[in-house]
Formats: sequence, C-alpha cells, structure tokens
Amino acid sequence: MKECKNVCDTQSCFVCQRCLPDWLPAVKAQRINFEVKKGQSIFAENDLVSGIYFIYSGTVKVHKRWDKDKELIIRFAKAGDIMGHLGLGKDPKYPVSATALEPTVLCYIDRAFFESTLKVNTDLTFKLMHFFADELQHSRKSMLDFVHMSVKARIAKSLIALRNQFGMSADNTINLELSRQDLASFSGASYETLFKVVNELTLNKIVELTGRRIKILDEAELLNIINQDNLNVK
Amino acid sequence: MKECKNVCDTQSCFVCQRCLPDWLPAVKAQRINFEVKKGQSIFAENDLVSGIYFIYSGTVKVHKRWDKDKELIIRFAKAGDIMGHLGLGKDPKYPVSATALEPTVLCYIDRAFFESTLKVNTDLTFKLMHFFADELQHSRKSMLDFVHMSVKARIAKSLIALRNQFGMSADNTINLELSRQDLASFSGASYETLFKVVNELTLNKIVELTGRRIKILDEAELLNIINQDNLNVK
DNA sequence: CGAGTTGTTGACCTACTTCAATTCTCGTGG
DNA sequence: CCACGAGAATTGAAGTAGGTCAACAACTCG
Repeated sequence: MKECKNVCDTQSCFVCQRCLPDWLPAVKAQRINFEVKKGQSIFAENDLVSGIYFIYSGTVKVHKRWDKDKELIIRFAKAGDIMGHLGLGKDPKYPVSATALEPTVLCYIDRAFFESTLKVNTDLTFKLMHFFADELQHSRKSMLDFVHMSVKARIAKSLIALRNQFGMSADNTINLELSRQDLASFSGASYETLFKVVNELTLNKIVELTGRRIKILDEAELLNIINQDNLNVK
Repeated sequence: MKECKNVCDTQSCFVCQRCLPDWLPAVKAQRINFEVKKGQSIFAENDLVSGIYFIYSGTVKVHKRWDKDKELIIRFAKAGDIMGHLGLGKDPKYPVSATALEPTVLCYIDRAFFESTLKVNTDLTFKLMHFFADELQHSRKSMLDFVHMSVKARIAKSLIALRNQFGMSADNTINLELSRQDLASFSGASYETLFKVVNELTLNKIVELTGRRIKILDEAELLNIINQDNLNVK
C-alpha cells in the first residue's frame, strides 16, 4: 500500500473534499490518502483497528472468509462510503476484511484522532449515530432475508441491491463489473448454484450476464421472484 | 398496556433508577413506566416509531414474523436493555416486533425528547454510538453464523448465547424459561428439527430440557459442536 | 500447442423441512 | 373423579433445495 501523491491538508484540495462524506468536514486536516490496486487487501479480519477509512474513488468489497475458498460478501462500498467503522466498538479488531475490486483511492483517518474529533463535535457524533442506526436496521433486514428466502430470491435481491447502489447505464447494465464468484458470495450461494439460477434467469430474459457485465432486462419479474418467495414459504 | 403505578420523576425512585442503563442519567425526568403482561405485544413491525424503550424488569423477545406461524427471534432483552432504538434511523418504522416473555415493566421515552437530549449531551450520544457499533458487529456476526453453520451448531450457539446473557444458577439451569417453539425460532430451525437435535444432545448428556427449563451439562462439548461445524464446512 | 485456470453441466447426496400419525398433558365441565 | 378434547410433545416417512463432486468444454497465456 503506497502513499498517494494526493495527500493534502487544505480545503482547496479537490481530492480530499470528495474523499470525505459531506457531513464530515471536521476531520479534513489530519488524513492520508492511499492508493490500492485491484484485488489488493485493505484490511483483514482480526487486524488490530488502527483507524477508519473513507473511499474517495473505486469500489471495495467488505467480506468475511470462513474457509480457504469460501466467503460471504457483506456489502460493497463505493466513493463516499465509510469502512472499518465497526472497529469503533468494544472489540478492537476488524471483524471483516476489505478488498479493492478496482483501483481505489482511500482516505485513512487515525482512530484516536477520529474519536477525539467525535468527542468535540456533537453534531458529527449525532449524525454518525444515525448512520449506525440505519446500518443496523439494514444489517438486521439482510440477516432475516438470508434465513428465510430461497437462494433464487436472494440472488434476485442481490441484483436489485447492486442496481440500487451503483445504478445502471442507459442500456440497463449495472455500473459495476462483478465476477460470478463474487456474485455467489454476495448472495450466499455456491458458485454452481448461482450459475444455474442465473442461467434460468437468462433463458427467461430477466437478466443477461456477459463476462463481468450484468444487465437487468426485467426488473418487475425480479421483484416478483422476491415476493413470490416470501409467500411460498407460506 | 396500562400505565404502571411506579411512574416517577425523582432520583430517589428505585424503580426508575434501575430502569435506565447507568450511562443514561440525563433522561431521568421525562419518562413513563408501563407494565406488560406475559405474551403481550409491546410494539409490532411497521408500527410508527414513537419512542424508545428501556426494560426495568422482565424479559422480552425481539422478533420478526414472516408468516402466521413462523418467526425468527432476533434477540432477547432483559432488565437494563434498550429496545426500539432502530427507530432512530431514517425509516420511521419499527422493523421488528417486541413481545413480553414474562410480566415486564418498561420505561418509555418519547422519541423527540430522547433526540433532543442526545443533541445536548455529547457524552451520551458518544456512548450510544459505541453501543450501536457493538450491536452492529454482533448483528453481522450472527448473520454470518446463520449462513454457514449447520442447524445443530446454531442450536448449540443459541444455548451458549442464552447462558451468557442470562447466566445460570448453581444447578446449571439457565435463568430463563423458554418454550421449545421459541428456542427453535431463536436458532432458525423448525420445531421438529430442534426437537430431534435436542433429543440427541440429551441422550449424550450435553443438555437437559425439562418443560421450559434448560440445563447445560457439558458446555465444553457444546463449544466443540460449534467449532467442529466451522471446520466441517471445510 | 499443451497446461492451467475458469466456465458449464449433470448426477449424486445430505441436511433439512414438511407432513402426518400417535401419544402425552392438562384444564374443564359433567 | 373421570372423561374428553385441545393443544402440545414425539416420532417416522417422504420430499426437496441446494451443496458437493467430478467430468468436460472453452478460453487464456506462456
């Protein structure tokens, strides 16, 4: 991980202004930007928490391995998102790993400095608390979905989620290239099962996967699958 | 839900002092205590968020139905715990339900008042943020466990979790009476499967279930089951 | 052009869930 | 005090989603 040449400490620096979420102006002084190559690890589970990361550009997957070739992707993070905030809790270890999916520029803020900023800046802390409340709600929801939805519905949900987070271009292609492997990990399914389901969806003209490109052809039908499944469990 | 006679607004009130977590002294003025009967609902999913609850005494299950006779118990809450804090997020609805498992006394704090207290009290907000970070970490972890652990291991984990949260008396009985139905919902398994697994555990002298009483005889073996399973997934 | 990944597919296999049948338990009214 | 009915406990049998494995195709990259 080499230090980015865009290290900056003035308001006028374009890079850093974008690097931080707009509600975090207070920490603009003490920070360092890093550049990470595609596929490179940013932090790994059980690493000691040393700070918090903000993404300036690129995309990162936050994931947890539980075996050599098995992992669950918990979420994706893109420009403007926070990472490593779980380290703010009691346990001073990152419970998950983060790996860059494309060349990524990150902004790193030392934990001690971040915490002392929080102590001073009520408003910031308040907003961060709200952010956590939202995250928690979202996390709970996806946990429930995992437990009671079928793999097919989970895949449909994953696709919709990707679309919502990254948007799609005019031709309905999701603005994120993703391997099937990662898609499987994100849906909590085995690679082969994902393949079979995606195949079926392709035959029914609901989605189209060419290489790492994902195209959603029939969103209504995807939503249908998700809902049907909710009912089918009866 | 009838108003409890122990409504109080002075420091000297025993009830209210215990009702609030020790790090929340600031809100001691504006609150109301309620009494809830066993099995009674405190709030249900999609209810509009009106406030936040603290448990003074008793036990509550926080759960989500997804069908008439299917639910997942997300967590249990006991004296001193917070409930309904997810409503602090963007979406002004409770995403889950809460139901009393035994006669319970709750302390209710209006959302607006709670929020304005937070705005003033930096330290409180800071601690709450940390609490959320911990919760989030815990929530993520249990999501992962659900995805990759076998039912047997999930049940073992549930038992350990109950022991940790509620403790056990001298004869190794967990200090919480729980129906098998609820135990199944907590482990994310069907009633029958839970039964069979519990049966096996009983035969092997690992646990003992008599009625709603749960006794842990061989904790080491339970932990073993959890770990074995982690490995078995290979 | 081989050797090594990475896609594709089919055939099992297993851990659950679901369903159905039976027994047990306990409250209630005759 | 007993009978009886409702609901829980208990158990077995059958069905199924989806994970695993193994084989092959197809596409890289030296």
